[in-house]
Amino acid sequence: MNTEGELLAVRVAELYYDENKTQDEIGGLLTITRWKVGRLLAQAREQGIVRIEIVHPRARRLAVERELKERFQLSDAVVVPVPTGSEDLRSRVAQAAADYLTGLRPVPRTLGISWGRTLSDVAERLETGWATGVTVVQINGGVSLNKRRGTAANTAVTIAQKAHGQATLLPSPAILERLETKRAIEADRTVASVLELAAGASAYLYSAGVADESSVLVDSGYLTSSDVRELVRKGAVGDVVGRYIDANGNTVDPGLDERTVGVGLDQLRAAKTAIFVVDGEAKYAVARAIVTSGLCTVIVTDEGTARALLEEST
Amino acid sequence: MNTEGELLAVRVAELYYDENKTQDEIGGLLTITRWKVGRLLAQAREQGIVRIEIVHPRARRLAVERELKERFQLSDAVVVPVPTGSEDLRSRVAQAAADYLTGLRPVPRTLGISWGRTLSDVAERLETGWATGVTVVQINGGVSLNKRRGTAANTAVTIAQKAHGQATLLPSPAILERLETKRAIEADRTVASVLELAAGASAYLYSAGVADESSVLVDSGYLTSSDVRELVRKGAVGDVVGRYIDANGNTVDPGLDERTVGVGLDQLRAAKTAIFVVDGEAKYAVARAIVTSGLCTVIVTDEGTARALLEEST
DNA sequence: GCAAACGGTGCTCATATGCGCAACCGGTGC
DNA sequence: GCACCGGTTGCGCATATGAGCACCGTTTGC
Repeated sequence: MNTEGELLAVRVAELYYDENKTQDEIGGLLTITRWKVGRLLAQAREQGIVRIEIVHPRARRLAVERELKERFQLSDAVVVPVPTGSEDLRSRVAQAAADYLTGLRPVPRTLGISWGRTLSDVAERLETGWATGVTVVQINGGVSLNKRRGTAANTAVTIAQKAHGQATLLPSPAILERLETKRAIEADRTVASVLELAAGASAYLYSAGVADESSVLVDSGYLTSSDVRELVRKGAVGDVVGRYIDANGNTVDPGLDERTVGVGLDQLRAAKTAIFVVDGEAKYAVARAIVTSGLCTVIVTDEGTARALLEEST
Repeated sequence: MNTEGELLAVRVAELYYDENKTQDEIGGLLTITRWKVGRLLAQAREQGIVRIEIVHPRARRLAVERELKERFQLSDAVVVPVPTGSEDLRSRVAQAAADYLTGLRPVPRTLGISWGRTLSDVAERLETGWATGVTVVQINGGVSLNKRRGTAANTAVTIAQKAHGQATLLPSPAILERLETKRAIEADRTVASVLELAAGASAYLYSAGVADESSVLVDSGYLTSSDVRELVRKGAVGDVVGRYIDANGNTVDPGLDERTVGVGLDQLRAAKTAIFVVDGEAKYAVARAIVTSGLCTVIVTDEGTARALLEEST
């Protein structure tokens, strides 16, 4: 039956899809009933003899998305079909995030965003007019020490401009050396009002960083290489809006966390819409921590990451 | 329209093929009429956004086959989708030929065959019981001088045995040195009766050789390397049942042809069913000569050869 | 040796889909 | 301003397709 039936299925599939004959015609041709033809066709699709794929840079993987949503109780998921390690993985995911943001309903009045390479990409790919009158607010401390000075601000401003809206920047370092300084800066009227705005955002959009020495936080001088090594030793898998988390999504170093300025993890968890954008193998671990611990309601990612999330949590 | 419409088509295609929703549902979902959904789907298939492929070792390329049939007035064509240069190209084509032969209707009472590596492969791949009571007859002179003695006979015998039929061998050299000898041997009762049987075969199955020094005819000592070089100089592209033809399918050397024993080219051209099996880049030229000059009614080949035939004759 | 269970088959019927046509829309030339 | 035209849209209707069901030959278990 195996080879024989398969062979028949192949012939049927060829006639149906390549020659687009009707099932009835095929039945006549091969002297089988049209119902059998239908069944062979179904079988062929199940067995993968017939492969239907949608080839388009903006195509998605709906089946995987559905699984992600179910498994992690997300309100939405976007999975871009890109071979892992592909060159344009980053940009394709960013594009998808931009598309998602554009289609997001209701349109957020205020959008809280983090910063980083990924977010900057998203900002670039948004079309002018993607929305109207959105206020964009930074949800974690800036990059005053960053080599690529202005990137963080640029991201927020670009997103806001393209929505004909306003950007509100968070004028504060990401992490302060002393707790008192952090308290003081938070008390400052300017900073406080931004944080308040951020806390009340109708949606958040953020990415995550890997816990290693290449982190922007190290680059920017907020942490040293040994700081990070220590964090990793304590179980850190990556950072979300500047806060290091372990595999369970918990804060790794409470003291450090206390000195970090911006929206807290609990605030993210309570958010109605928190869109998390990730791509690439390096971030599998952080991504898992984030989705399993309820830090996001929406994930936008590549196929490899999605598959990793689904497999490893089985 | 381009990007915008395409994007819509992608979404529709995703919902239809990945999620298998009905066109109507999709219409409701995206607030477009179901007719538009249908049209977008059609468009997506045309534009190649939706790619449906049949993945199976025995799958065929029906669109190409249709073109071949039309272009060269063939009664049938079988094209196996194998990447050119692939390892199992030979065996896949042979398999296809075996399948074709098995499915051939009406089942030939007598089948005329040539011999060679390809035909031997086909014989091997035929299943026992592929037909019943078929008489297999050789249509060109044997390989008495061949190193692989018995191959030619084996092919015929195998094919016949697997059809529970009889093999009739042609007990004669392929090419004789003197015309008189050829005449004499043809006049011999045994040989004459075989040739008669061959002439009346209800179908022919043959392959072709390349016109170069690696030919079996050289190997077997019927021709010398310099003979072949001379033939090539005169325009030979390859041989069919031992007879060298040029790009137009004409005999290259009438004198030589006269001394060749077996079914003639005109007899092949007049045949109701002449199945030609070829594969590989080396044989593109012969293959073209054969199909363009009406030497076969059916071609069984690989995708590369098929494409070459179609392109070069444009 | 027999009945139950099962996988596969053909069929009915509701539903989904494609074809052809008429209406419509935006641009073009007179 | 008006008739024209190519291309798109909506629709009626014939047709193709899939779900559910009854049936039948074969295997399985007692």
